[in-house]
Amino acid sequence: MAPDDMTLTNQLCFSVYHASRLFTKFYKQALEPFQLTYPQYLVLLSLWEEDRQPLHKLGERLDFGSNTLTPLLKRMETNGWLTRRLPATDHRQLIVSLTEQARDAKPEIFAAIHQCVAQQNVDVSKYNDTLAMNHELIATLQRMLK
Amino acid sequence: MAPDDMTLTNQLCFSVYHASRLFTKFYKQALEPFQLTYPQYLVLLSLWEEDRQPLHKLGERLDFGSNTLTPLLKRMETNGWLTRRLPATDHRQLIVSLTEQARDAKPEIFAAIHQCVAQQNVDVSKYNDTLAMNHELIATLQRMLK
DNA sequence: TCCAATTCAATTGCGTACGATTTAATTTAC
DNA sequence: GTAAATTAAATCGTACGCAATTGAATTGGA
Repeated sequence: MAPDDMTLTNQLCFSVYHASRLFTKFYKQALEPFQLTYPQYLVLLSLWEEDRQPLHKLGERLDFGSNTLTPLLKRMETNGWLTRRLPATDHRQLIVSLTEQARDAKPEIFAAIHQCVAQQNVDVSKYNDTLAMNHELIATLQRMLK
Repeated sequence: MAPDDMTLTNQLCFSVYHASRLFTKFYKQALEPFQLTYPQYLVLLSLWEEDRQPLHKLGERLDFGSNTLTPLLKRMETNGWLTRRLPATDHRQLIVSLTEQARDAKPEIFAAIHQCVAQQNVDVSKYNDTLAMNHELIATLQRMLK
């Protein structure tokens, strides 16, 4: 994973880390009007795909533990994005559901993001290549961590 | 930057974010014996390239502000990795220098990382392709944030 | 049935990240 | 030479991330 040249700019780890923080900064701008942070937006993305997920399933998709999700979801509940309730069948689980506000805001939020992106005329095929390479990288890292 | 398919797995931002957190987890394992965190290791990488940098230059390379670096560097000083001192010429600056311990540990630390990587026989040309793509991505993001 | 193992969410503690502000030192303009 | 502008580190407050532990609920085997 690390090349012989151990300079900062030649470290894949640093370039990924740097890009990730720039993405966070970018989304911060786009999401500011909605009082959403970037990790909170990821939770919405997952719930827009599938509503009413138990916390541990949400955590599985996002690779978050309850130590990260519990306080984050409480903040989102406070801000009216979702509800947290125990199902009658199993009191260990916590079902997370979108509110009306969250369902309604979806097109607005996507529009806000697209508008921020629009000026850059992104190359779609390059986007997909980069995405594919990142998926390979993730797979490699997951193998290494087993 | 965002494709029409707004699912989690098709979001470049999430794949970068996920990869970055996996890298952090990987380096946590490799760096544990040295009492170093991953951002602290990045500081060492920069100082191994060029010793005796003022805080703001270190921050420029790593894209960190003093709000992040000040406490991080204090922890590293406590653990014996570096010294922080005001130069006689300009008392606004803070010069960060490696300790003997940090210079000596360099080969050991690289060996530890390489050992963790070795089992995976990484494809060097793919490493470089991914690195190049990430650099392009970083450039795009920096343009978008200007 | 009943208790041991398992499954979950919550809690704790620490170290980032980062916007915003403050404080101190130096430089510049006049 | 001095006040204003600039530069730089530190401080403050909030929100992650995550290892480790706790505690409650459920399941499963004797």
